[in-house]
Amino acid sequence: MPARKQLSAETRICSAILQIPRGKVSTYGAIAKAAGLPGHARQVAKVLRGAYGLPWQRVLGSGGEIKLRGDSALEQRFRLESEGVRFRGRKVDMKAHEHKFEKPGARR
DNA sequence: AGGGTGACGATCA
DNA sequence: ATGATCGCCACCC
Repeated sequence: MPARKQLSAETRICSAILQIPRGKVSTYGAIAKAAGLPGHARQVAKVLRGAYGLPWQRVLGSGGEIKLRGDSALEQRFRLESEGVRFRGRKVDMKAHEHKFEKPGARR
């Protein structure tokens, strides 16, 4: 059977990000992995930066830490808290808010 | 072609 | 906890 892996990495990444529901969050690394690109966390950041219309505030660095700087970081935190995401110090309480991707849906 | 860069991540001092 | 380093990789001069 012709394996379908035609979708661009960017498409798969966006797709994964869009799966994160309101009130939940994920990390660059986890998203990359969910998109079938383990180890390409930077790719996720790149896409996130350029793409428009994605819930960027739900993407954090490993451990639930906000990786942005300055105003952007403040806005991200504000937006997440508005969605009900709780922080513990500088990091998000991943224990309660980390979104889990479905394994069989890694590719499409 | 080659070097610098970055919304990363893991590891070590 | 903080900072340095290294691995990784697509992009941009």
